[in-house]
Amino acid sequence: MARAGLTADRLTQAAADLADEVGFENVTVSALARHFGVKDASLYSHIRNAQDLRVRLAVLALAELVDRVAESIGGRAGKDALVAFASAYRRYAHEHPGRYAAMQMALDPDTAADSALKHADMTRAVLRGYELWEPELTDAARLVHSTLHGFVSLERSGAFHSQPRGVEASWLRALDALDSVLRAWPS
Amino acid sequence: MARAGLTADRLTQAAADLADEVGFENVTVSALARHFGVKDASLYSHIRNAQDLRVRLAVLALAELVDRVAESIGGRAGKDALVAFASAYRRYAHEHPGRYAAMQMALDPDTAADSALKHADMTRAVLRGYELWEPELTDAARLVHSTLHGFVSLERSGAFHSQPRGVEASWLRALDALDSVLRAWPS
DNA sequence: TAGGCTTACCTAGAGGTCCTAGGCAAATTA
DNA sequence: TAATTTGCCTAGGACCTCTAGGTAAGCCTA
Repeated sequence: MARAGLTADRLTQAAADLADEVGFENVTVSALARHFGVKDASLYSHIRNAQDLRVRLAVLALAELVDRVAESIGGRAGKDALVAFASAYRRYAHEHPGRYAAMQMALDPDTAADSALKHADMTRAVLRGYELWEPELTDAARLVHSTLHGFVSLERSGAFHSQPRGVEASWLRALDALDSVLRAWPS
Repeated sequence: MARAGLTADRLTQAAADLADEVGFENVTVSALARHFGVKDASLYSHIRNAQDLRVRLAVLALAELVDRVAESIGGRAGKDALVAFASAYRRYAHEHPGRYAAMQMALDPDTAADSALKHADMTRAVLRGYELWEPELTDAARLVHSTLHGFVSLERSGAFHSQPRGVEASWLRALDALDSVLRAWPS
């Protein structure tokens, strides 16, 4: 019988698409095997176990996000760069909810090291226009990252639905606030 | 044979403790039944299904968090209130990682309505010292909530580990930044 | 305090997911 | 073409979810 041509990368890609379709928590080895028309056991030649699959998915998503965001920043600086960064970040989360959920997994330091460094570099690039130096630069980067992740995450979990105020307006205000606090960073 | 005296509330409490011990994703009907020394099927007289159990757990955690935070604010106002609020929020997340994880579940609006309103009221109470009015008050509340949740969530997932800068210092800086942006809210 | 009612908990079992061990056959290399 | 590698298989055990239907513990009433 013909082989399906599975590889760890193809499995991870398919798992990512599956996550966006049915939710990260519903990405199972069985569902993935069904998608390729093979038996569950066949996947264990390519991935160590279900957790390994999820970690690969998280790493894929982190890399994708960094690429998208880095591209959208382009040559911008200051608030332009901040808004481009934030918009790309939020758009990725909305277009790829399953991938975004995967990114929130706690990864062990070794696995995450590469992505985390790229992510940190990227955030630093955005802040280049704001005249910040270490260690305040790290503090500011963490604040920006926290605000974006927090907003997007709460937005997706429905925490903002209880108020009539439009979410888009609050988002723009949050970016204004971030910009002003970065310009006048208390030192 | 003696009865275990199960009720939905006792199950939810035990599930919350279990979540803090072994992680929210490992809270299963089976594990909970083992904890009470009964068979899995017995729990289904008290809860509809596993998802129902998780939702009850999330609602419990939300209510607990609101209580803790409200108490810690006491009669404070302005930055004192903000710091008390933020510290209580973060402490709860650290002391109750399983409960905190449960809170991040997307709840349908009806289920979450009560908790969400209390949560919103509480955030508004913190902002009382800052001379903010609707609709900016909602924008500010969402920003504060986003920043706190984002920081705590990233901290727990290890996203800050790649930098040598102490997390505590960044946290204090974030609170300074929030305070200053609330005092000079761009209107 | 004996009867009946409610319900807490049970057994049995079906279906799903995760994963290992061991086997065969397709693809690759010598 | 023979030897090796490896992709996918069957079989099966362990655990989780949930339903149907039964037994007995505890409560209420007479």
